[in-house]
This record gives sequence, C-alpha cells and structure tokens, in this order.
Amino acid sequence: MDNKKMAQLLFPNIDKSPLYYEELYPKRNLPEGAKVTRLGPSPTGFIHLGNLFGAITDERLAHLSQGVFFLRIEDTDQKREVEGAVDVVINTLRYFGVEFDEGALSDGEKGDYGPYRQRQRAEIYQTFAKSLVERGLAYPCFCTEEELSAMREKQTELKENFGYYGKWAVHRNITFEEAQKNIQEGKSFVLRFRAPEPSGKTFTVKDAIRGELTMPENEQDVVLLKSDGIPTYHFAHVVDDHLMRTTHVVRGEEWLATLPIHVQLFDTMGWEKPIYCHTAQLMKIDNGVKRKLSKRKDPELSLDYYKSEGYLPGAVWEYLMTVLNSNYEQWRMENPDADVKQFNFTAEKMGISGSLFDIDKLNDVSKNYLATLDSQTVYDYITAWAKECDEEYYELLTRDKEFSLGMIAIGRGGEKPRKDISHWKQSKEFYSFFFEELFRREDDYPQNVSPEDRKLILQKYMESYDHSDDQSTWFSKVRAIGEELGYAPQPKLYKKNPESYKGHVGDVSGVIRVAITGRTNSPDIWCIQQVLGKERSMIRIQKAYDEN
RNA sequence: GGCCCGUUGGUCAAGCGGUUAAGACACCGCCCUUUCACGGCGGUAACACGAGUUCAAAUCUCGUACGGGUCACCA
Repeated sequence: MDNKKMAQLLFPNIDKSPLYYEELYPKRNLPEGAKVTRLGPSPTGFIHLGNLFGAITDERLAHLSQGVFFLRIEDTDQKREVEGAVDVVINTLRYFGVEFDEGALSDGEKGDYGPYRQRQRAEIYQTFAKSLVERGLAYPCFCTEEELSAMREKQTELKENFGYYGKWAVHRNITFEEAQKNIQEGKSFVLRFRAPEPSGKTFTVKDAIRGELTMPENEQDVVLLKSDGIPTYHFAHVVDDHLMRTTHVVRGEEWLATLPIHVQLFDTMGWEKPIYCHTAQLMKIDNGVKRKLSKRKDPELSLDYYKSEGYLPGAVWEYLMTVLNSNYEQWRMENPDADVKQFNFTAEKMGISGSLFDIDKLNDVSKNYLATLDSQTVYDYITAWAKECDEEYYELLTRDKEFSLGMIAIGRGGEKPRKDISHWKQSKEFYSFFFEELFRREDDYPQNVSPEDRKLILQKYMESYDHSDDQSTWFSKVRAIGEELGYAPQPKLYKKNPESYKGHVGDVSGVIRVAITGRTNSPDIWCIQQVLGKERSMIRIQKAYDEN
C-alpha cells in the first residue's frame, strides 16, 4: 500500500495508466519480417560520419524489409542542446540521401507514434515510472551531486566498484514519511530503478551483428528520471522503442556496456526486446594511435566537411557501403550499374571490429563513382557546390556554360573514362588551367629539349597550326616538327637508339603541353585546344614563346 | 581499477576445423601510350603471443599482451 502512496506523492499529476499508451500506440501493421528502425540523434549540432554510418544501416534494414525508418530527437539533455541543431541534423541527413518515413521533421512531425521529440513525451515516461514505483521497483533518491561524488571517492579508496547499488544505495529503502518530508522541504530528487540484489548472475542476448553476448546482470540502481522529470537515455530508450514498436535498435558499440540495464528494464516492464545491432566504431589514426572518432577532436570528420569538400552523397554512400558490408565490393563488381539500393544489405555481414576511416579509399571510390556521370550532371553538381562553397569558381564555371561543359566532357564517357576527380574542391585544382584567372605554369619544360629547340618548336607549331585539324592530323604535324629538329617520331625508336635522337615526340608534345596547360601531365592537348578555342590556345603558345 | 568488446598485409577486409590464407585501396615493376589518366599483367606484404583440444587450428578453449569502449541527474 505504501508503494501506491509513494507513487501518488511523486507523481500527483499523472492520471493516465500504462495501458492507455499501450492502446494509443498499437502494434504496427506491417508485412511479415518488416523491420522498424530509428535514428536517435541528440541535437548537439554536430553530426559526423559515424552518425551517417548508423543512419544508412537503419535505413537499409528498414526499407529492404518494407519496414519503417523514423527519426526521434533525443533531446533529454537540455544543457547540451544547441539552437537550430535539429534542422542541421535533418538537412544534413537529407543532403546525404537519408530519408525518414516518419518522425521529427523540420516543420513538424509525421507518423502515428509521436511526439518524436523526447522532451515532449515527459508525461509518457512519468506514467510508466509511476507504475514502477507502484510496483516497488523504483524509488526517489535525494542525494546531491556532492554526496554522490563523495561516495565515488570513497569507493575508489576502498577499491570497490563505482556506482549506486547494494549497500551504497542510501535511499533504496526510503520510507514514505522520509520522502514526504524531503519533498516538503523542497529537496529535488531523481527516480532510481530498484535493481535486483547483486547475484553475480549473467544473461545472454543475441546481437544481430555480434552473435550471442554474455554479460553480467545489472545491479546498479540507475537513474530513470532526472530531477526535472525528464528521463535518462536508458529509460527513454526502453519506453520509446517499446511504444514506437521499434524492432531493431542500431547503435554504436559504446552502448554495449549499458546493455544489461536496458535488457533488465525491458524484462521488468514485461516487454519484448528489440533486436540489438551494435555496430563497430569508425576509428582514426591519431599520432599512430587508433582511436574512436571524437566529436571534439575531429571536426574534419563531420559530415559538413564532406559537403564542403564537395564529395557527392552517392560516393560517400558507396564508400560507407564497402565498410559496412564486406561483400558489397564484390557485388558492385558484378553489378556495376545497379542502384546501391538493390544490394542485399544485412546486419550479419557487418564487421565487429573498429574500422579505420580511409580517405584514400574514399577518394578512389569517389573517382570511380564520378567517372560514371555524364557531363551535364557533373556540371550541375559542380556548379551547385561552387555556388555554396567557392564563389570565384562558380563565376568561372557559369560565365560560359558551353565552355565548361566542353571542359568537363574531356575524357568522359566511352569505354575507359578518365578518373581525375574525386571531389569538387579538387576539381578546381584540376581544371584550373582552363581559366586565365587560375592559369599559371606549374611544371618545367621537358629536360630533353634545349631552350633553343623549345623556342623553335613553339614557333613551328604556331606556323603550322590549323584549328580545324582532326586529332590525328594534328598529331602528325607535331611529329613532323619534332622529326625536323631531330626528335624520334616514336618513343620506341628513341629507346632503341637514344644516340641518334635528341628525344622523342613525347618531348616535343611536352613542350606544347606545358605551354598550353602549364603542366607536364594533362588530358589530351588536342581536346584541350578544341575547348579553349583557337585564339586562347595561340595566345598561350605565343606567351610561352615570348618567355623563352 | 571493475566490467565489456576486439586483434588476418601499410589500410579496408574474405574466411565459420583441412584454402597455394580471396579481393579492394595504397605502393612497386612491366605492358599499352605523345604526358597523365584509363586499362591489362605481375610483385612486395598478414593470421598479436603462449599453451591446450584435435589426425588436422587463422578458425574451438584458456591464459598473456596490445587496442578500444564503459563505469553521470550525457547521449
């Protein structure tokens, strides 16, 4: 009877019963095997690759099974909340192609299982908390922060386990009268779970990624509701994922340690547990040490970074898929043109040890991905990116669209497309010589060619140049110029008899290449000249001639 | 410190008691080739260590080492 009184004392304003909510949020009517997943970011304004990693897992699991993927904002910690962070989360995820079926949206909510912002669910948590008090499974704790840290110090001293449990749980057996007195004195309290007496027992759960896990039962009297009446993650997770009828909980392995709490809570509530999928952490090398990606230390791993560098969402997906599912690359080789969504993504194929984030691999995947796009598509993406991130580049790209399209088209399409570009920011570097504003000589002329010959080559080149020559005519002229000056028309000839020649046609074209592009390495010169136009090409040759 | 998770080449990784221990990225060499890129061929390079179980162990068990996570009125 005391428990009922206690419950009423603690939650005088709660008048609904758990049953009310059970009926309000009935089981979902979904096809057999459909998975319900959720992403539960806290609105701190920082969203990183790890979040996307999890989001993709959630999204694939749900949609491959005709299930539901929803967004729940876990804003139970008011202190850490950053203004506008919810929109940042939603917009960033949308940019990266993660769409939710229901949940919190920037302009409201969608779905029948809301509200989807945890602070708005306070009453729901309190209803279930109240029922736990009634059952004698939760109690108020009036310890202050100071008292708790003093306790912790003592535990350290005595080398006992930290925490609020067993004999350390000072308010565990608080009486109704004591509680009433404290409340009347205006003391604030948290609601703690009354864990079973320490027994040393273990239990096992099946994790979809890790298989069978054996862990000790929880014996900590964890906090269910904070003094402001808002739940901790543990309680919110259990209540929400039950009422929202989540079937699969995907989260990072840092949650493994608290899994015993969650399992115990589900069991005492008498609810069916979701299937847990604890993903491996994305790691990075820092001073030779492999460590978890950290929000504080790794701003370059925030999703905004990839956006601002101009990595395409599709490319990032492609990369993440190779990390997420070990058989993805194999599948991709067999299905080069298939949509990534056709891949049969499974939790079982996910790795269990932390993966290092590999920027080289991302770049490679990204190059392959971008090579499959047509010029117009690339133009659209690249200008959209530049508009937001690089005004100068945007101006250059858009002042003559046909020109830019021609530039992008070089080496694109066909059997063996060039793979020069991994992300848009880098494309500016790559394309720089197409624009007078960015053009400069970066490399030296070929060593084999003397300064005198250099000048002669450029002169003869100008004299013989005809913009309407096709590629092979053009090249045979270059060859002829070289031959006249003593350069082998074929590299092979030169290699056979290096003494008989000054160099070979590659050296001759190298001079022209440096004159036109400022570099020793570039796409095909003829193609570049066609895009540049006769006039600009000749100006560059002339300029190089004058400088030599 | 307690508890939990992990450890296959430089990186990502297949592997599920018998394999010459895949593949991808990076690197190197060769070929193709006017440079580069693309493409093709080839190469260097790995089961953390020690016991045990077994005819047989990268695979199972136990220790050790190392790495990571977690022990909040944060998620």
